[in-house]
Amino acid sequence: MPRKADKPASAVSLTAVVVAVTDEVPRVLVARRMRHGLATPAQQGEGEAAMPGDSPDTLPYGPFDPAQHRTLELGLRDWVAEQTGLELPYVEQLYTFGNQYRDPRELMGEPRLVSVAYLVLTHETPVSGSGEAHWHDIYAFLPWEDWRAGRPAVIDDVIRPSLARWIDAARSPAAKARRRERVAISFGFDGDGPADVVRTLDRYELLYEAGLVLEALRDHRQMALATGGKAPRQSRKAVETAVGVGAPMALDNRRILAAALGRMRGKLAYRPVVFELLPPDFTLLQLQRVVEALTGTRLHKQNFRRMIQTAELVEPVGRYETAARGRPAELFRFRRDVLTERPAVGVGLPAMRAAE
Amino acid sequence: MPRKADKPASAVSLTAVVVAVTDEVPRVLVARRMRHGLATPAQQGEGEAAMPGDSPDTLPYGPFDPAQHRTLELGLRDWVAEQTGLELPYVEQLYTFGNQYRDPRELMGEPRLVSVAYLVLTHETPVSGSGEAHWHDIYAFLPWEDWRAGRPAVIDDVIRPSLARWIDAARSPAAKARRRERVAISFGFDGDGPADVVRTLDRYELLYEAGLVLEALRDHRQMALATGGKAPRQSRKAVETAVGVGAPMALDNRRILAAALGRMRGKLAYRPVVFELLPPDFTLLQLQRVVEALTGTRLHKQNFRRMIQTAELVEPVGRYETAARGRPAELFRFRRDVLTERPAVGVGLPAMRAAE
DNA sequence: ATTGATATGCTCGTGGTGAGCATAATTATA
DNA sequence: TATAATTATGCTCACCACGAGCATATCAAT
Repeated sequence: MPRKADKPASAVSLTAVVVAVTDEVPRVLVARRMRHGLATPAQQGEGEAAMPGDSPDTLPYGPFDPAQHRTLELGLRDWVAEQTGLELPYVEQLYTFGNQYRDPRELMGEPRLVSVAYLVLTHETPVSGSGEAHWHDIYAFLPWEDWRAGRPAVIDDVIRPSLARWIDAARSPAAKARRRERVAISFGFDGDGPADVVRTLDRYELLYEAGLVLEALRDHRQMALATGGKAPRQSRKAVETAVGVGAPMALDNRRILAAALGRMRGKLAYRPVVFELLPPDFTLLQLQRVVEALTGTRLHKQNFRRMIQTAELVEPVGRYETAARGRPAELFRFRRDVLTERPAVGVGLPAMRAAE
Repeated sequence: MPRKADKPASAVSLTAVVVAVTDEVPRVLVARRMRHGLATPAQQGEGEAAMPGDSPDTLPYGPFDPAQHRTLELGLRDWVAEQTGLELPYVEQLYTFGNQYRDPRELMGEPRLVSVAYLVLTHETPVSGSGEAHWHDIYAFLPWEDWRAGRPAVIDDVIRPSLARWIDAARSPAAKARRRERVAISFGFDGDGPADVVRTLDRYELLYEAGLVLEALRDHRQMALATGGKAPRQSRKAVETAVGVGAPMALDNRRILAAALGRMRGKLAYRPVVFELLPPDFTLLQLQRVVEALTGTRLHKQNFRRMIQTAELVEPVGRYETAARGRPAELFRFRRDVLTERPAVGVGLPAMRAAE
């Protein structure tokens, strides 16, 4: 299987982070094994090696075939539709990942797999399509990101003490200070409220470097295997303390997921993307729950409603929710006109527009 | 030169949008010819064909070599340094472009060139390095984006009437409405103030589709040449009316530039990136001018100063600007601490943090 | 009828922001 | 030397968005 000669040095693949929110749980579409024409990857040694239990979850992905698709996005849409039956979801390019050893097969002479990741928003549907995909709670992979029920337990139990040790383990006082600063920036210091909810990627990468996610251990072993033990010193010690916060994913997929979550959170604030995740008609509380699920925080109900309504993002359908516990809630729908009306719904440089 | 067999179907390259602001003019680094190991591209027929005058400007780019670089960003940093002498600039991934016929060489059997674009912020320096690069006013390529001196002339003279014709030329009433909506979203309707300054990519893509930029004409001919005249009907008529707003660039480089400008503008509002473009010490007016240059609008002076100071983004150096016309201005420097202190400087979902 | 639960309306205080007036400290010029 | 021109800087005022909380409406279950 390992071929060396005349193979390209890099190849482009597409990875999809397909997100839906149901029952106040944000979910992502994952598969147990890799599919779509690509062989099952070297499972990094299965029994002997990294992952506890079975093979880790994988984001759906596939190769980009220029012969077939005019653009990257069309290519992605095509096989997302094929694999999941989803037809017209919201699609947005996320980031392109090209790190060394993204894929262990690179060690066997395969080309470097550069992957263009896309964020796809949709409603949760029974997964039809060809894949063995299923929906999985995003916070199972990133448990430190969900503050809806107060500070997540993992933070006090594992992350905080481990990061403290990691900071102390720095070689020089300067390095120590740098590490402390990084922790402060990504997780916040006081610890009352959630840190900047958008900094999801910073947090994941910090945990990776500090050896708190199993992927770090796995990659470290891979690299050692590849280079004959000459893995970077820095990570070595950290990795030995690996405790494994959150469920691991294949390759760098958890990093991609973290990036996707951050992007969504950021976008929520200034573009009406939530509605892609909701049914056509919804109550304001449903809307709020979806936002909360994504941001991982609780919101003040009345103020949330006021904000939505003064922004004229929705219009009443005229009907009311049937069968619930309390007073029935009015149903609303998204006003698509807002896209034309307002510039951007809340960008806002200092004092734009006036002349000097 | 055209090779067909056993060549990869796609290859990864890196493109840099290197930006600096000097004398209130935002500039981008361009080269007249393509370089870095890649042959000069088929200049689409030179005399007979599209571009008036000499070959169009090109963003610096180069192939991504996985054998040499661990990550995409390291690869980019490496040859940006090599070509320009810039060492430690701010680098941020922008977008990945993989459209068909990005590069005319694709017609000759070369692989599809998927290009990962990066935004690089720096000070303008005499270009050392190996390239024949030079700095070029960004608004020469995107003249409709600069509203600092009021509404740009191109808009009234060319864009507005042409887009009106383009809307009218739609085949069905529904299509007409869609076109009208797109114009409204990207350029705004009233036309008093500048439209959403962040929507630069929307605007460029609209102008492209409406055939108002020469690249549309060029690509159309390429495609016709490739498919034997079976270019999509839609673009055909539009393209015949091509008038050529703004200076064209090679390949899809102008699209990339538009994306970069939009990204910068967006980021200005919530991350202190301006300072990457400024010398260590600066006056508040200089700072304001740089922001204005990027956003393409004028700002209210007093409010801008107030905003900067209440955000504690800067601290006084203790010296004053020497030799100017009016009262000398105090010099400030960027407070790097803000990166640690505040969560994000202005994200802000509705009513985060409170419980229900 | 009462209770519990949810939806919805309203108010109050605070802070950010748009807009503009006023003053200070220089250089250029009459 | 006085005056104008120019730029920097300070301050105010009105308005609006937003955080926080109180109050009321409307339903189901008991």
